[in-house]
Amino acid sequence: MQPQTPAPPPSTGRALEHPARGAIRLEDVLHALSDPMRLRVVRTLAGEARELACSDIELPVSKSTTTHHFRVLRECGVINQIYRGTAKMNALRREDLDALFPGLLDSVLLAADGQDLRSGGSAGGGG
Amino acid sequence: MQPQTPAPPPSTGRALEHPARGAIRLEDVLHALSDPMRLRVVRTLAGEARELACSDIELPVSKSTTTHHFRVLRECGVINQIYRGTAKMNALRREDLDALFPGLLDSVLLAADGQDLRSGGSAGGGG
DNA sequence: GGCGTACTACGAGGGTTATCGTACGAGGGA
DNA sequence: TCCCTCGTACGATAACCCTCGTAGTACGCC
Repeated sequence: MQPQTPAPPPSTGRALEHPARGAIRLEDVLHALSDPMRLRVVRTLAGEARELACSDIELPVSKSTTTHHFRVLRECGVINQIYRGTAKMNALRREDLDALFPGLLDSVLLAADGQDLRSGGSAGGGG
Repeated sequence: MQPQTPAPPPSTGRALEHPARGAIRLEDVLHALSDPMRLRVVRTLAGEARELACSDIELPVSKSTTTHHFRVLRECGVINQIYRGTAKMNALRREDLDALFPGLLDSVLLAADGQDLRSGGSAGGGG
């Protein structure tokens, strides 16, 4: 589909470590999801159909703290991160999570939405 | 729903505080479930159809630590605790959790079972 | 090559948590 | 009544986690 766009070179050389599917631990995933900031990131990622850069997801914390949360999410296997130029794109590892823990991610997202509705607030959930 | 319960002496006088259904927070539940000891307790409780005393669930930690974990589970709304004589009976708050977070508990239990199978071990899961 | 943007690494601080040991209250049985 | 079991409270400790600021690296663009 790209006429002569300089084929988006993914990882420019820097590689990021991700746990293999089999190495993803339920406890780690639950722990990652139990943090409000990280849950917000996951919900935003789930709402968008595309990858998002770290800076696309605004969190009410500092830059370094944001980096920390993204790292936690990556290291526990919840998201996939790849470098694209100066940006780092993030995507949910839906297939892996659904294969390992069927229905878990969906029920968490649903629960988060429901809780927001009950709290009378609007948070990251919807698109 | 028990037809003939021989001894229904409920709380002996000491009352325990539980959060109302509406006060249960998803993040707290996920956090509670992210601890291996507490997850084991929840799985054991889910496997048994009846209430279990604290001492019925053996954990590889000291008694005071066990008390701590049960307290966390109760305060975040995952389990219900009532005194019965010298024992304290524990039960999952399935109805509340299912009403608030449909499918969440089941998917967590399923995920935990699946993970155990993959790890080649048999843990608390059961039913 | 120079500049700006995006993200990281490091070190630090403040709060929370998991763990333990010990001493103590509550209830049931002999 | 005495004693045993069950669970609790308290104090202590070490580890963890979230947060931040600053300095630094990698990349794209001009």
